[in-house]
Amino acid sequence: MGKNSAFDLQEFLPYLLNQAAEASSLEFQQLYKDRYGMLRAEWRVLFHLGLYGSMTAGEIGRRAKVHKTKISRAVQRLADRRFITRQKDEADRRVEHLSLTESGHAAYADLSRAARDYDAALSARLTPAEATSLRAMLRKLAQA
Amino acid sequence: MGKNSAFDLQEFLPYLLNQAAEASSLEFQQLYKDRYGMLRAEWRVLFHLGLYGSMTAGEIGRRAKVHKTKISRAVQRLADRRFITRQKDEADRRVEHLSLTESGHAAYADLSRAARDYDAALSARLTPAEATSLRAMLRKLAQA
DNA sequence: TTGTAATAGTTGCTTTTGTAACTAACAAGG
DNA sequence: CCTTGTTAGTTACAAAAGCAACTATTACAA
Repeated sequence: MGKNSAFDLQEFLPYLLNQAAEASSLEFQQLYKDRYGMLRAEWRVLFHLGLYGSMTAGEIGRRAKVHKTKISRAVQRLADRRFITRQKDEADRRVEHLSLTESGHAAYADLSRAARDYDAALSARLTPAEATSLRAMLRKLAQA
Repeated sequence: MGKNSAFDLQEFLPYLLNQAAEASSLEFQQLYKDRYGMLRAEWRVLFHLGLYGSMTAGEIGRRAKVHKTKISRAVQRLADRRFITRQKDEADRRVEHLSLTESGHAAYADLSRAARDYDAALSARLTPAEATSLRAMLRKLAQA
């Protein structure tokens, strides 16, 4: 952060993190927005289901650290567009098990491929060792 | 990003960047929100003015990569609350030169001190070498 | 000139987010 | 059984962000 006196915005970690996060998100966002009209919360729900199989809204929210109202609305839109199905739990009828439909799987397959490519392109700006250490550092910082 | 087959969300750079950025922003956001009732865009305008002196709305927007409507509204709220003043340029009467009032300077001094402390606390989770390389990498990734 | 394009900044309208209150279902002690 | 508390998810309303159209001013070239 420079000297003891002047504050330098260009060195401020939250600022740098935001710039990098925004730049990389915005670019990737075009993909799921253009191809499937999805919002970021929807994309995250889709990816969690594609990755971990059936989950409840609450589980997704906790894991992705997304508020439940965002999840709720994302789930509704995804269900409306037949990307996912909701199945009431018989034992505890408050919870719903979510899973991908066929077209949900197709969208997930397509987007996860794109994500892998995009991640590779981003990582290519760094050495492999840097990329590894960057991920580790980001995980540390995320546990605020 | 692992093998050629499975996609791992926990390794996806945009995801990690977002988690880290959100965690660090939210925490710091409490400060300027609680103390001065500021939004993020307002805080950014304030900081740019505190740091670089008088600037126009457009200059701030370009440098911070924030859309001009956001800046315009942030400037309005800051001016309403007497944190900044607007001075029309005599040569080109489309542009306004913004600068901090006395209380704007006071808020900036207070918040920049807090920012420095917060940044130090964040950086302390890393080694000095790591912190340096992290900043360099984030700058690279921000140039999407 | 004057007509066309460009730039700074603002405003109006729509979409998205955030917050809090709400419904419905379960849990557990008395 | 009741009452109280908790959890899952939804909804209503307010705050904020995004987008496009708009005003005012300057630039510049025919």
